Amino acid sequence: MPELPEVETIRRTLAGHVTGKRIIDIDLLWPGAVRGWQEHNFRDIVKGRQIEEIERRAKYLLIRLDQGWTLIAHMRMTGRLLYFLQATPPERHTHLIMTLDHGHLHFADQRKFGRILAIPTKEIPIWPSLAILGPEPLAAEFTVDVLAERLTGKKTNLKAKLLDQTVLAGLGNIYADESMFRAGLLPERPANSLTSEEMRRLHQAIQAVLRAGIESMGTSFRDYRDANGEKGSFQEFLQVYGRGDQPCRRCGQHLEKQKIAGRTTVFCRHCQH
DNA sequence: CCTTATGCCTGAATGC
DNA sequence: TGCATTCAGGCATAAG
Repeated sequence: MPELPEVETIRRTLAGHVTGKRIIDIDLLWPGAVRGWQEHNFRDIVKGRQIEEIERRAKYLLIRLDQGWTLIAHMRMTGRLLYFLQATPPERHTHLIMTLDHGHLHFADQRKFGRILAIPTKEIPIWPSLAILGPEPLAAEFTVDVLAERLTGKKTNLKAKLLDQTVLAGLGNIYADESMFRAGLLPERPANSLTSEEMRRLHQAIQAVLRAGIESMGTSFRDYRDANGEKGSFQEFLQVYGRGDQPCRRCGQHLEKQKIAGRTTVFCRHCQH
């Protein structure tokens, strides 16, 4: 499920292929992929536009077009943005095909949760889903003090806060669990109970896990692929996610699996406190 | 402020 | 083996 490292990898693998290319045709196989009023206008808005730049904000891809339009793409669970140099028969669950003046961009999504919206660029800063996002965890501005400030007074469990995109933006279930394991912190800990030493470890762990995830081109636990259709390899390095009831790689004890904050959460009670 | 539930989806895994 | 149920989960939204 594309989280920050996966979306960043899609951005990087896509940028070289499509930056500067022009969208010459749109084939909308499932109108729900662009949703609402856009179903009627998406084609008119996007056809003929040139792709100027691809940015990322949290788990969102921002595809800047000319003439004041931006595509906001979110993969949610199973979305894929795939680039093909040659015209290629669409794989199953392909909902949108953008024919470029050089190559083809397919949006496919088995679960149909993902979306691509066309938004006027000037409205991007006030677009609600983006405006509420907390800091980028890999930005220089995201210091340990910023993290501490955003967790003060929050007696909710740590897992819920790490998944809360308004606290910090980009973690999902995989990297939240991996971060807490690396920091040696139990997911059920009240977020305001961390000592400054623990806060420092958490901050360090979040950044290290995300950087390692990007380094590995993301986690292909099941569906995720980059823009070239390639799997990432971070699944080989997961310590806890998807390993419930298996032995801890660090201490050998049984990893616990529990629903916390509504999500399956895996942790080691021996290594995390 | 907070938490929990629901809907959106399909396919893999599990239960009987 | 086959059919039915559960589970996976990001995020918007509603309800408690």
